[in-house]
Amino acid sequence: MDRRQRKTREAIFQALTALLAKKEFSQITVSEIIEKADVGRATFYAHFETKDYLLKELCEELFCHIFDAVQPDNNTHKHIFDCEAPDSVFLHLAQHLQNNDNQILELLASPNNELFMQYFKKNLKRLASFTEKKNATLPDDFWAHHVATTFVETMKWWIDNGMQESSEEITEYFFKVI
Amino acid sequence: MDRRQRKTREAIFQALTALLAKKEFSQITVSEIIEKADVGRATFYAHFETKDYLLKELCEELFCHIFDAVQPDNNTHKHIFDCEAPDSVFLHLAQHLQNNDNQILELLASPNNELFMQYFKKNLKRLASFTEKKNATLPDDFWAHHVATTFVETMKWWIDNGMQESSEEITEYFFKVI
DNA sequence: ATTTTACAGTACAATTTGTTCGATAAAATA
DNA sequence: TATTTTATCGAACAAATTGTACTGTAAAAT
Repeated sequence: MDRRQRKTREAIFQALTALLAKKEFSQITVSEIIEKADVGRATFYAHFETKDYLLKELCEELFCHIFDAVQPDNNTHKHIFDCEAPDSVFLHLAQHLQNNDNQILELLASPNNELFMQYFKKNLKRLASFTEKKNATLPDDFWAHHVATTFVETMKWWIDNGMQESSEEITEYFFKVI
Repeated sequence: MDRRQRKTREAIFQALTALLAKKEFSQITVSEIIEKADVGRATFYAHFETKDYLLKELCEELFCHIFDAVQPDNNTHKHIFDCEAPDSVFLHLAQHLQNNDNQILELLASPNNELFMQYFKKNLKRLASFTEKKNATLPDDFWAHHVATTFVETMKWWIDNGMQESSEEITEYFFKVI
């Protein structure tokens, strides 16, 4: 990808991230975004079909960073499913949040976090296999849904309450209710 | 309240409900709403400050109907906290949903159900006292949050999967994971 | 050195929003 | 019943927003 394109794309992402921390997505206009990103109007629409698609791509980029594998020769951040013992994956995720990688924290705490939560949950469903179903009669899919939503909501509670607990403590809360 | 006002308000609520079943809230315009409701533009704005406030009031009305008490001499629907044994309140709620009172079901299943879920959770937090905290060391507020979100997400899973389970079964699932 | 691509800047039509106003009909009041 | 009050309609309107089109320019690729 062209360096100019990368810079433009990143500037727009950062502008939206900054705006999202302060106001609801529906209240943010394209004009505000391009002003903050300092790019032309036509440039914005050359990158993103609409404001909605921009948000979608931002989400995908953010959660790819946390959940997906990076190149094998890049050791800065191994795949989350490989580099940790299964039962500490949740702790690892909580630590990621605490470090506020890519400002995900601000976005999850922002007034309109529904879409971020949605992506978070979607990616977490894969993690259900690392937990033990507490009742064999429950459908697998129901259990996966339950584990994912419980973890996400635990993180949300943590954030909304000012993250006073350590990442170890909050992970313990999670395992206690699961 | 004036009969004309009531009719207008109801027409607007019904128009929005119908539109929400088909498209996202952000894609719905005031012009569409007033056309479907068959009311004048000025009338709409006499009732609701903005489209957002309309949605908010719709939510409040819907969940008041399910959660709040009605007049004591009106026996059609007693207060949900009084008319049931504590541990069957959740079953009662599931049955409410199954009967699709006030089209809440369609709204919870609609593409943009976040706001409805939010109201649902908010009201459910009071119900946490009807459950037994499974670990004494957990903060009360964390437990209440967990019970509310687990119930709401259970209902969501139920709806998204076509409500194949009976209300008794799904309530059982809920109690098994709680 | 030449061609291709991305961008800025401007202008623009089409929508949408929220307001204003006078006329009309329904409701409340006397 | 007669009068007053209120809600609505319909139309017009300014302001804001959206998404597109175009030209000139600078950066990147060839």
